[in-house]
Amino acid sequence: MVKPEFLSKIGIEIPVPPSFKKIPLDYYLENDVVSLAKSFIGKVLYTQIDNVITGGIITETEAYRGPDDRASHAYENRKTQRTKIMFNSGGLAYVYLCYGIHQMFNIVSGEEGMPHAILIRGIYPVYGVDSIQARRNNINKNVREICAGPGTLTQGLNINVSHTGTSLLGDTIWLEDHKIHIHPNQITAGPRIGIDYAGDDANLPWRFLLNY
DNA sequence: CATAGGATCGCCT
DNA sequence: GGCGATCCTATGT
Repeated sequence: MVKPEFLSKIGIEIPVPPSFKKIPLDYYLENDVVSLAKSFIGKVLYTQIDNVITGGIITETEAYRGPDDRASHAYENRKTQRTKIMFNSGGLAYVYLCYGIHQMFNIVSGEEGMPHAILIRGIYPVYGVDSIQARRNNINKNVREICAGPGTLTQGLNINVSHTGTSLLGDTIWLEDHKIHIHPNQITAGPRIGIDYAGDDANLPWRFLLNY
């Protein structure tokens, strides 16, 4: 039983198998996407893809607040083939291709018509770690580094753009609350990454990071 | 139809 | 810390 330092601090051991008790739909309908993004820190994200279950504790998120956030794909309610999924009510996956290479996994949130999304930027693998590592080309890194980045976590969990629209209440991609206690001072808020084009909105402290 | 650029990563120095 | 990879999306003619 592996018990890394930070997991000891928060009182759990890996592996953390899925309970299949999914975070309920109501949770995703919250219109305050910034506090919702913060609340995802410490929740456990699982996928069951190609008959393999893998999962990890969410360690990093960013909020993208639909219409009034210049960094959002849906700024000024811009509705295109790519972004239309964001206008649904919360609880769906929005996955898009970035830099031609990386699949970025977002959680659509808010009520219908509010195009909010939360980018999941990092997880700490806690279930199916061998499979995760194999999908990451057996990269030789500490567990906490294997999926520390938005493109690397989708690779590790086998999420790709075809999962756009997948309901997070099904058995493909879902979140569970394992009651991992995160103290408020264990979360750092800061500016979001890679959005220099967003003007003043680039300075908003809407990135949340678990310190461990 | 043509074009620019991106919510990144890994490898190189 | 610098840079190339790689391709889809959005926008404009």
